[in-house]
Amino acid sequence: MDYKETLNLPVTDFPMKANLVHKEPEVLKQWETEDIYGQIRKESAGKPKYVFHDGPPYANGHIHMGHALNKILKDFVVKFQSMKGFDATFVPGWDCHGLPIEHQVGKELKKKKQDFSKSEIRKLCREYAAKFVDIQKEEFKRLGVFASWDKPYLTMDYSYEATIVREFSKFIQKGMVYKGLKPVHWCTTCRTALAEAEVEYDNHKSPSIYVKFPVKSGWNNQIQGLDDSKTYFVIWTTTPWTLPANLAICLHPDFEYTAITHKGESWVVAKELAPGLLEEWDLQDAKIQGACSGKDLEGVVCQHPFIDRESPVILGDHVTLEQGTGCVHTAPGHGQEDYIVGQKYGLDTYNPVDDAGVFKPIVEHFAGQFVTKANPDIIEKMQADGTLIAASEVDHSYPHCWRCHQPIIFRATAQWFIPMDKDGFRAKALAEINKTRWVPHWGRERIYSMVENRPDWCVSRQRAWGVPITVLTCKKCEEQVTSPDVMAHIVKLVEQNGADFWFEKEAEELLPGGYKCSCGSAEFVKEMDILDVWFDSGVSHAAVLEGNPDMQWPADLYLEGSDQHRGWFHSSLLESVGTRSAAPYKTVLTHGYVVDGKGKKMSKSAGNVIAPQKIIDQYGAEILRLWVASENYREDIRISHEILKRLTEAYRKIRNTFRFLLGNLSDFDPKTDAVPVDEMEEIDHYILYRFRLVTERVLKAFGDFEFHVFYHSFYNFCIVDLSAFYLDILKDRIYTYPKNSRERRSGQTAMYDLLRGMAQLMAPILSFTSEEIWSYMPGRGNEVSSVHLSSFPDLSKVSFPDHLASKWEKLGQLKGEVSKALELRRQEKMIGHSLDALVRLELPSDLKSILEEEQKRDQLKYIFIVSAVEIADSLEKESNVYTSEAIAGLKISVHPAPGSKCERCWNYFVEEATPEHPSVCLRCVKNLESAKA
RNA sequence: GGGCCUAUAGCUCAGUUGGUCAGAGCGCACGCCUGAUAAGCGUGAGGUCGGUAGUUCAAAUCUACCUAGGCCCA
Repeated sequence: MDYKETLNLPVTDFPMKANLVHKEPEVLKQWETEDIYGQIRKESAGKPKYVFHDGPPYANGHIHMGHALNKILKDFVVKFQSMKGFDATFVPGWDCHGLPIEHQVGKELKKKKQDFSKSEIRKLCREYAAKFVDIQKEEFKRLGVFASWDKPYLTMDYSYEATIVREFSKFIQKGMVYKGLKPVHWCTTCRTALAEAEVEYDNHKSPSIYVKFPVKSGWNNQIQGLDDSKTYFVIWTTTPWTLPANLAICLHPDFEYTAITHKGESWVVAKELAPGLLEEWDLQDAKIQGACSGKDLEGVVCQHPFIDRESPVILGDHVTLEQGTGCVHTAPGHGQEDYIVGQKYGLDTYNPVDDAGVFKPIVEHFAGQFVTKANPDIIEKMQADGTLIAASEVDHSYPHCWRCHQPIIFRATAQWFIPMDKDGFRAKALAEINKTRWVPHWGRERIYSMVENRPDWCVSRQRAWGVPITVLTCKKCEEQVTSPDVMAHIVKLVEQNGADFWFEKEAEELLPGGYKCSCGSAEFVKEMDILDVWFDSGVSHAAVLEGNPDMQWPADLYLEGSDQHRGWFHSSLLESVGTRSAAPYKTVLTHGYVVDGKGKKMSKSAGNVIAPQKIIDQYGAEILRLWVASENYREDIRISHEILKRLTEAYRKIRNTFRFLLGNLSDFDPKTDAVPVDEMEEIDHYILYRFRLVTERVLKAFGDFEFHVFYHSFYNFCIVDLSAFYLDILKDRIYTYPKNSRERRSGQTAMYDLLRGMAQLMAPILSFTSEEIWSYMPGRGNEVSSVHLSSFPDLSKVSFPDHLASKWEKLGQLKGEVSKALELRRQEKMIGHSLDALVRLELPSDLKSILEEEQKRDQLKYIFIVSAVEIADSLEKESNVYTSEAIAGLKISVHPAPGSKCERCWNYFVEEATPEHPSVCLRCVKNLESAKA
């Protein structure tokens, strides 16, 4: 007789091989046809809200690993909250305006660009953005992310553009928008401002000059013994043409400054640089005097070398000792750092250069000259005046216009600003930062110091693709229009016609009929600049959270990469504090950047870029999701083929565990076959208790956004608790007991609860596989159609007495020690399979009482998976005894199991067999008979 | 150059307020099984905690510096 036929071996169609690459699109299709996300939304109605707000990626190019990481994490959160019983919606968004798209469109048009009007270019930009929104949308969907993909928010939607205008008008009405000057890159040939991205760096020959500024006042003998009437501060510059705009000399507060005395004059320079300068200037008889620190010199006032103007000595941390003299010529109208330090000292952002790069008439000596052409004249004049110490030339990297390739200049131009320190704006923003939960906590420090130190927010850009700064100014009295009615009128026009309207209409057409300025004039000038795109995305909280019944303001969570402390978190905070006096979020979570296997950033030039599309095609999106869950994303997270290979193996192990559960549940109907927990075999009860612990740990980790805790806990549970311990022990019972026996049904009930609960627990992470498992689950006819529509298992009823839990823990530990003893005999070829063995134990007293109890029920041998266990008082007389290191007082001896091997259950038996089944043990005979009955 | 952050076995992670020989799983090696089978089980070998110098009776855990790396600025 073939006794194998009488066993209940696993049967299932659930494939061992996942074939994710082919399977996932099918699951996606099923989700779409059944509108699972829509069903979740419907089911959520009336539940407490969890408001997650999606930050908009830029609608340009295909998604990269950073996008994938970000959206998958968001999906984890939303799916978790949803299964936990919250109304959690995911409205995805895209950032559509801005320079990169305008550039791409310009590139495609090439030279024809000149023939296109602003409106036509804007139209092309809109089409371009729409195209990439669609592309990225499909790529995001492929990751298995559940979201309102058919109702996203786009910053170029008319309604969104109207929100931008409405929000900005709030700043205008509060008087929180002012026009000021700020240096920008400026091409004098194209007569246009350039963004950083439009600047190319190339080598260029410039003059290199040292100029002395005589001390006028404030000298208090900081450096001993100098004659202040003959003391000078020496600056170095490569742009002599910026000297007419010099307003200060900047020193580093912590550097030491000394004076070089030469022919009766004293020249103040940084001490560290003095020897080098002596050499460079070839001064034979000069001497270096004493020293003082930079901060001692603050307040000294010098005289401009050729203009009747004072130039005070100020302090700034940006001063370096790499080049020059440590005394920096400061022209706030011609340099970024000069501008910032100038603001601190209340200096004018003075710019005496016009659009064409020509000195304005106000400039003494050089009016009407093109700036770089004036360089030699300026040098010559100073030479003649005796204020020049040395002049030469340098070859250095210098910014050029990307279009005409001519050298560009830095030049202050009129820009619009939101002031940081008016009406306590900055202080309020800082206070709101402190009210927000930052995860990880150091996010607070990061954004706090940024907001604390940032200059006023420059919100204007001289570009085409964006939302206009809707400022109208009276032609006659130059008064800004701030009327709320006018603002509302403009918002309405934008809502109906889009922001293009502003550019297409005359100023007067943008106003309500008959509107006049308080001065009586009806003629206005409209602003042509557009808004910084950070303002666009900064109002998303207003556009998306408010007015949507699925949402509420503020959001519970913003979740983006750590670059957004400077970006979206920052602009959203300022916008929201400016208009609502509160942060738009309660919690802000950041993740690190995706780097390669060695921790280096991915770049085209390094050739180490891994594209998500490739991973999906090779491994499947599920592996990508598992990768996100496996790594601690708070730091930079690595990806490599080795890592993916490991994850694929881990995935296979998890999958096989489910396949085994499913295989052993093929004849199980939870409705009719389930055994109540208190009637279960103790080990079945125990494993459910273990699962309860894992579930609690995982759900807490999900709530704390610690997804890698899920990965490790869940995976370890599959391997250690299930595969190596419980399921290995359970096989004997499931296979050999009659189908409908309580013993077998008890084990099946535990396996069913595990199957169902584990599928739910992993659903936010392994969304595809959990769904696949769900469709194979016994009793699925009584379940919701998708695992994602279910709620996490409630295991609160699975209680287990502490003393039993500790007993099973000890049994588990003991099983490990038995394995060690068995392994020794296995190496000696005494045994092969563990069932070939009889194990004799000498036990410490505490263990002994526990084991004897277990032995009475004859369960020990099944736990150890050996054919016989004997408890001895002493193993002293035996040889080859294994002495445990882990458990004091434990000794184990291993012997060949006596009797013969049961052909059916493979356990050795010593009792007399029955005539009908001569090669089968009595337990099996009993089971065979009751199975027949 | 500045701000914030990171650095534990080949890989991914644990290591509570500094205090028993630094842990897990995978991978690897060796072996078993052939009734989860392109599966399953067992045993074993791998780190002195990026480096240096300190604080301390005692440091992976605190401090400083250095190195490598990341984000944001300049």
